[in-house]
Amino acid sequence: MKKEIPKAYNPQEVEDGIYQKWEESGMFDPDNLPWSEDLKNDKENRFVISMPPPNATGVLHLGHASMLAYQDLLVRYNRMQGKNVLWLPGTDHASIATQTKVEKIIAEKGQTKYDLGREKFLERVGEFVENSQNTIKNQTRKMGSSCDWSRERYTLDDGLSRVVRKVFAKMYNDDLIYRGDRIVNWCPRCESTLADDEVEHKDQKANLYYFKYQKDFPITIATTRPETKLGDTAVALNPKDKRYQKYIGQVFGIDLGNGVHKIKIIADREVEMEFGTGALGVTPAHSMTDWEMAEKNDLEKIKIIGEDGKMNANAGKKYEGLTVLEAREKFVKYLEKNDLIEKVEEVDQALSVCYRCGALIEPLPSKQWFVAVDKKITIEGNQFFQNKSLKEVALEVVNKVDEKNEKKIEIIPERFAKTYHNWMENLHDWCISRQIWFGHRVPVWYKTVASSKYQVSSDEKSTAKQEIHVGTEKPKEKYEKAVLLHAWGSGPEEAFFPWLKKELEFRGIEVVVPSLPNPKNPGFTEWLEEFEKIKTNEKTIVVGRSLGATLALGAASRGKKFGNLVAVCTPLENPEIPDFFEQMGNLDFGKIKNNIKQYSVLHSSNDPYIKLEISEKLEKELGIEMVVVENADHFSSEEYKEILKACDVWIQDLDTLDTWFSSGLWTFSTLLEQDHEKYKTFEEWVANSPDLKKFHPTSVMETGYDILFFWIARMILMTTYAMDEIPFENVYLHGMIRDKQGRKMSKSLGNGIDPIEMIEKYGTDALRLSMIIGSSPGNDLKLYEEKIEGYRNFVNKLWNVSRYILMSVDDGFSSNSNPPNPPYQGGVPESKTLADKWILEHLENLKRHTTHSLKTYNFSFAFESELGIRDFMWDKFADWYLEVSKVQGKNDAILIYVLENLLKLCHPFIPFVTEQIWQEMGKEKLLMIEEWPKSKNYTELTKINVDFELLKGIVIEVRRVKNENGIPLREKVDVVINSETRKDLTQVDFDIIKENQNIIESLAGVKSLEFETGAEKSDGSIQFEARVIGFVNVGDLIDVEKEAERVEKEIQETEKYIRQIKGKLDNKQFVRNAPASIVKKEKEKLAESENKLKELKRKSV
RNA sequence: GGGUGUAUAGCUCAGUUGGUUAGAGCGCUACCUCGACACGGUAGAGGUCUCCUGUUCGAAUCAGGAUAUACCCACCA
Repeated sequence: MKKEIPKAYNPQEVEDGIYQKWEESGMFDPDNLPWSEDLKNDKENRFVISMPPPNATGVLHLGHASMLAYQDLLVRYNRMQGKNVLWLPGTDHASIATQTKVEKIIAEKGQTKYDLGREKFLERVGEFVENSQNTIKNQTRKMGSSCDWSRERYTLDDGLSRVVRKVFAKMYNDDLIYRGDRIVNWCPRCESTLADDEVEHKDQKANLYYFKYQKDFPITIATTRPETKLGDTAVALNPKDKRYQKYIGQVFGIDLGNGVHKIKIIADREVEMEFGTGALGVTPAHSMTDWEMAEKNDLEKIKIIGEDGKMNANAGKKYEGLTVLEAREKFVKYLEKNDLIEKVEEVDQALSVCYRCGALIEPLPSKQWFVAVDKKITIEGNQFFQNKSLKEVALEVVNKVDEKNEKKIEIIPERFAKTYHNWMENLHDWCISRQIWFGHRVPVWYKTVASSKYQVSSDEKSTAKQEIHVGTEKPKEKYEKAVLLHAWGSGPEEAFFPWLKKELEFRGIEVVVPSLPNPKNPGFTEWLEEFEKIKTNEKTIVVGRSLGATLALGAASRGKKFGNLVAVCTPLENPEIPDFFEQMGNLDFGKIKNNIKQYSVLHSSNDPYIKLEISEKLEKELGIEMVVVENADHFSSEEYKEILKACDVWIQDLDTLDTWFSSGLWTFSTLLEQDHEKYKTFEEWVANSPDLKKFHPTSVMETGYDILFFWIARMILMTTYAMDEIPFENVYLHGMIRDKQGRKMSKSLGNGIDPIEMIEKYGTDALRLSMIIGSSPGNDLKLYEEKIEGYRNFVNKLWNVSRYILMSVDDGFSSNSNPPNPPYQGGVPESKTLADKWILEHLENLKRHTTHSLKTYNFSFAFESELGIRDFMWDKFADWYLEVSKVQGKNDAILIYVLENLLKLCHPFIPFVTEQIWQEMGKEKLLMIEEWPKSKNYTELTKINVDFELLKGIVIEVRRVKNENGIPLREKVDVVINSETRKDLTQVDFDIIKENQNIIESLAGVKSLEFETGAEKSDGSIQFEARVIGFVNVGDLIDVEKEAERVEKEIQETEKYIRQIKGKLDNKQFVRNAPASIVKKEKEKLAESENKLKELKRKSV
C-alpha cells in the first residue's frame, strides 16, 4: 500500500479545492496559458466561446447547468489541444424578466414600482441583480466551468451600454432604425410592448358571436371579441364571396351606443369565407390583420382600449373604464337587448399571452422604435452590406442544409438552418422599444419645444413637436442653472414664477430665485455680495422681468464677463431703472455700466422694431441672447413657451430597449476593452481593443435551440452590421432537459431537479455526465435522479481503478525516492503479453474515437459507444486488463500509461475527479493544461489482435458453465483446451484462463460435454481455435440434462442461421451484386457455423 | 394551416455513407466478502426495430404512405 486513498470518491471534499486550484493557477485566462505567447495572434489556433449570459434573475437551473457542461467540455478539450482558449462569462440584465421578478418581490410588501418611483425602483433592481449574479457566479463555479472570470461582463456594464447606444445611433443614421406609429403587442400587466416572438399562443375555447351592428345592417359578422367591435371601421369580405359583392365599396353609418362610426365594406383575400359568416368586422386599432387592412384601405383607426387594458373614452361613456371582459359582457347584453345576436358558437381560439407573465396581450397602436429589416443599405467597404438589407445579409451568412461554405456560419444540427432561414425570411420589422424601466434607455433625446405639461407621457410623445437627438450621449445642455429675477413691484409669488420654476426644474435646471433687490435699500450692497456667491457660469440663464435688472444683476454676478448671459425681458418701461443704474454706477462696473446706459435710452420706446434692434445689438455686441416678451403684466402662454424654448433641455426617451438588442451585440461588445473612456470614437475603440482582434469572431455559439430566434438570429443581424463580421463560426444547439416522462421541468409541476442539490448529493462530475450522455444536438434530454446516480457510479469506478493502480504500482511517480519498476518514463510502454498488446491497441482506438467524436460534437458518442470511454474504462480496462494483470503479474508502465491517457481523455467530461487523481499521482502540472493524447486519423482504427478475444471467450464460456451448473466461480475446475495453432502464445497468455481453473491439455478423461469458442482474425481467416472441452473433475456437479437441452437449443439456432446464410449464398443475385468482401464474409460465417454445428452435434450424442 | 423532430428490450437511449445471429446503462433473475470498487463482481432472461407499401441480392437503416407523440411557426376574426 503506497498511498492512503479513500475507498469511495467523495466529491464534496475535493471539488471546491480543485476549482480553487484551477482558478488560482490563472489558466482560465488565455493570456496565462504556457503557449499563449507562441500563439499570440494566431487566429487559427484560438478557441472562443462567449457564454450565453444567464439572466440575472436568480438561480442556476438545469438548463444553465447543461449549457455549462457542454461548453466546459468543448473548452477543456480545446485547451488541452494547445489552443488559445477563451470562455467569456457574463450575465444578462434580462429587462422584462428581472423587472417582473422584482415587482413580485415588492408586491409582497404591498408595493408597486410606482410607489418607489423609477429611480428607487431601479436601485432595488440593482440590489437584486447583484445578489443573483453572485449566486449564479458561485453556482457556475460549482459546475467546474473553466471560464475566464477576469473578463466577466454584464450587459449593463458601462462599456457594453456605450456599444448599445453607439449601434443604435449608427443604425438610426443608416435609416435602419425608425420611430413608427404601429400596432404592437401590448402586455397590460408589464405595461410594455413585446416583440412578435415574445408572444406565446395558447389554445382555448371561446364563444364566437354572430351578430349585426344594427338591425338594418345587411351583413352579419362573427367575432370572439365583441367589445372590440366598438372600434370597427370596416367589414371585410373575401373578394370571391358572391353574396355581398354589391356592397363592396359602400359606407354605412352605425351606432353601437358610442356615437356614429363609418363602416366601409371592403374586400380582402385574407378573409376566409368558411369561417364564421365569411364577413369580418375590421377593428384596425386592436388586431394585427385588421391594422394591415386599414393601412391598405385607408380606414380610420379608433383606439378603444388603453394601455391599462381598459376601455377608453372612444368606447363610449358606458364602457369607459371597464376591463375588456366587463365591456364584453356589457356589450353582449346590449346586443341581446336589441336582438342583434343570431347565434353563439363555441370555437377553438389561439389566445396571445405574454411569455413572461402570461397576461393576455392586447394589440394596440403605439409609437415605438423599430429596426427595419428589409431596408437595403450600402456601407462603404463593408463585405456584407452592398445594397442589402439586414435580413438578406442574415440569410446569406448562414449555411443552408447541405451547404458547406467555410466562411459561413454552420448550424449544428443542420436541420435548424432550415428553421432559421424560414424564420428569417418571414421576419417583420423588429419593435425594440419597451416600456420597462430596467434596461438600456433608448439613446434618443427629445427637446420638447412647446410643452405646457410637467410630464412627458407616451401619448404626448406622439403629438408634441420635438427635436430629436440620437447618439451615445445626451447632447450638451445650454443651461444648467437659472436665476429668476423679479422686478420691483412683482414678487416671486407672482403666478408665472412658480410655474416657470417648476418647468425649469423638470428640465433638470437648478433654479435660484434671489430675494428682491432694490438699490435704494441700504442692504443692497450686501445683497449684491450674496448674489455674487450664486455660482453662475456659462451655463446659467438669467431670466428677468426687467431688462435692466437682468442685465445689471447678471453682470454683477459674474463681474466683467457677460459670457452667454441670457436675458429674458420685457420692454423697459420702468422709470426707476435709470436710478438703479445710478446706484450701480457707484459700484465699479465701468464699461458695462456705460453700455447699459447707452441702450437704456432705446428701451423707452415701445416700437417693436426698435426692440428687435436692441436685442440684436445686445446679442451681437455683448453676447447676450434675448427673448423679448411683449407685455410684462400679461404673459401669454405662447410667451411662456418662448421663455422655455430659450432654456429647454434634452430629455431622454423614457423607454428602454429590448433585452435582445443588447444581447445581440454580446460576442463583440464583451471583447471591447473595458476601459473605454480613453477612446473618443467607437471606431478608435474597436481598432484598439486587443481581445477583439484576437478572439472575434468567436468559434462556437453553444446554446439551446429555444433561443435560436430570440438570440442567435439577433446576434447575426447585429454583428454583421456593426462589425462587418459574423459573430461566430459554428452554432451548436442543444436540447431542453425534461423529466423522465418527457415533460418540461417547471415549478408548478414540481418535477424540477435542482442542479445544486444533485451536485451535493452525487458530485458535479456525475451531474455533468448525466447531461452529456444521451444528449445529441438539437434533441431533448430526459433526466432523472437514477441516471445521475449511475454516472456517480462511473466516477467512483474510475476512482477505484486509479486507487488500485496507485496502491499496487511500485512507488516512484509520486516521489523521486523509489523509481517505478519497471521505471516508467513516458511514451508508449513495451507490451509483454497478449493482454498488454490488447489494452494498448484499444487505448489507441479510444484516443482516436474520443478525439474524433469531440471534434464532430458527438459528445455522447465519445463516451457511450462501443469504442467509447465507458466501455474502455469499465469493461476493457477494469474488468479485463486489471483482472488479468492480477493473474499474469502487473506491468506498471502500462498501468500508468493507460491511466494517464484515460484521465486526460476523461478530463473534459469529468474534470474534478480526473484532476484529483492526477494530483494524487503527484503531478506538478495541472491535468487541465496537459497535452491531449495524440492519435492517428480516425479512419485508420487499429486492428485489435484477435487472440486475446479468443482467450477471453474461453474464460467467459467456462464461467457460464460454472454459473449454470451451480459451481462456485472460485472453485477450480479442469479445462481441456484444444488449440492447434497456439504456438505464438506464451504460457503467460494462457494464465488468463488459469484464473480459476486448471488447464489440462490432453483429452484424457474428458466427459461428454464440450464447449467451443472461436473467433476470427481481423483479416477474416480463422487461424486459431480453442475449445474448452470439458470439466474433468467436476462432472458430477454438472446438470447433464439441462446442459443437453441447452446444446439442443443451440443446435437448432445454428441450423437456422446456416440455412439463412446458405439461402443468401445460393442466391445468384446476391453473389453477383454484393461486394466480394461481403460474400467472402458470408462464406466464412457459414464455415464457422458449420464447424460449430459439428462440435455441438458431437456433444449432444 | 405550414414546418421540424421522435417511434428499437419494462425504463433511458446507442446503432454516422444499407451487409452485426440488433447493442449499452438502469431495472429484473441467479450466484459471489475473489488482493481497487456492493457506488462492486460473474452469468442470465428480455426485442416480428410502430404499421403498410416500395427500392435493393440484402432494410432498424433508403423512399412513399399511415398511426401515435412532441415541439416550432402563422393574421383564422
